[in-house]
Amino acid sequence: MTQNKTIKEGRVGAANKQLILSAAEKEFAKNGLKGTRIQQVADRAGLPKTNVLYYFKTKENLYLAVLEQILDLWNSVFDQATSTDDPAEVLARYISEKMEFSLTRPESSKIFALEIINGAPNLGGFFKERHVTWTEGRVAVVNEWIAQGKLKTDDAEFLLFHIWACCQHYADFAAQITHLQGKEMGRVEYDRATKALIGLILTGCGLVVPDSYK
Amino acid sequence: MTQNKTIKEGRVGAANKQLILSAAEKEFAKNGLKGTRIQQVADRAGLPKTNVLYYFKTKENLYLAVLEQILDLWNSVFDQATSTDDPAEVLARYISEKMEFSLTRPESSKIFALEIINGAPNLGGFFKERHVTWTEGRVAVVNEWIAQGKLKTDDAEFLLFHIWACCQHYADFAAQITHLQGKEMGRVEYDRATKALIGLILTGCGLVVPDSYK
DNA sequence: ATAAAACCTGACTAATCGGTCAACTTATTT
DNA sequence: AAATAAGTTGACCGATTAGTCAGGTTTTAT
Repeated sequence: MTQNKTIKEGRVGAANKQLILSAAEKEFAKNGLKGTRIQQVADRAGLPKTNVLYYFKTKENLYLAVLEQILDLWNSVFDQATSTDDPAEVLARYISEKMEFSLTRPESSKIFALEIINGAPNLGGFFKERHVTWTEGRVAVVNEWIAQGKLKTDDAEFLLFHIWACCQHYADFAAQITHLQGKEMGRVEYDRATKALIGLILTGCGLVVPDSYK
Repeated sequence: MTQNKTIKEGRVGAANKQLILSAAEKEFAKNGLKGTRIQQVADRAGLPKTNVLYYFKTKENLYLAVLEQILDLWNSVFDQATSTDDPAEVLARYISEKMEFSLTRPESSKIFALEIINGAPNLGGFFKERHVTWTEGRVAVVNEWIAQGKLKTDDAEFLLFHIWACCQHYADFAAQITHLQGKEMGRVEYDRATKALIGLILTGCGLVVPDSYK
């Protein structure tokens, strides 16, 4: 017999759960937690509202499930980097990954942004702790690079912020960018933006852009 | 007799209108349009709910008034810059201005961010047109700088996006930054962040940071 | 002074929406 | 096959909340 988290368990209905989560992610990204109606999620999933409630009990619950699924994607090549690695390679790769995330999962990025703008009331202490630890570790690596004369920047933490800001901007502010450019950014435009960003950040840190990212 | 926009006019109550707008800005920044209750705005302004409705008729109306007030602040030193100006000076100044805006008007930045994330459903065509024109003009200036060999970047428009992204990040993601740094960013930390960002962007464009921004 | 306009607000309403419930069907176990 | 659990859904309810209204007070114009 399979274990269950709280009271009930899922068998075939697990597919429905994923269907609902996917629909909810799109709605929450567009309208936020408060602005999203359970009915909208149900309509998008092609199910009656009551069925959504059957699986997730409350709207808050559904939102938390969506959020949790998003935070599970928060891994990157930077996680395991050490000061013996080449900063140009690591940073270029890290930026590429985050840009790829903005291209393929814009709704995830938007939900995270909405959550932070609202003061992160639903981000559990567990995620926050892990995030602090992760950041401290990365800052330490960058500082070692600086000490080794491999990289120049005023502040390692601010550098991380600036990378996050630029990459997330392409997902969160896509509406603005689309309007300014007259069309949506596709794979081609994302590749150009990624190259431009890698060039800016790496050059800004006194690094040479690896040929594979030019 | 003074003219009025729709039907009525404001006299002494103009002070109240501003009081309400200020309270509404804070609430909308924290909870968004859908998530904000008129009662919350009224409470913050120290007025009965009906009084808020008296001045602004509907919640949407109030939101639009807040938004309009925010967009009126969208001016900068970059507006009048030409290709004969020094790009290092202009960009450093522009970044400083935008960072100052994030420090002093974080709620404004957040409301704008929420609006864009939601697909900009309330940004009138007038603002959008103006914004496109402004951006095209600035891109042209940067491209002239590039042609003159004063500045290096892959794409002028992406450069603007990256500047916006970084500066707005300090307002919009303040909750995250506060958590990672263990305390809120004050004037001192903003000055350090501004210098780090100016260094990154200008160096990234092959410019030398002016002494006054070091 | 007085008329008119602007301003103020408690009481109320209509509509929305999250969530419950009970009856039902389908799947699984033994 | 029969018992039990999981899944499905229409009908309904209570709470919330945007917005109305009517009757008042204060301010301003003349």
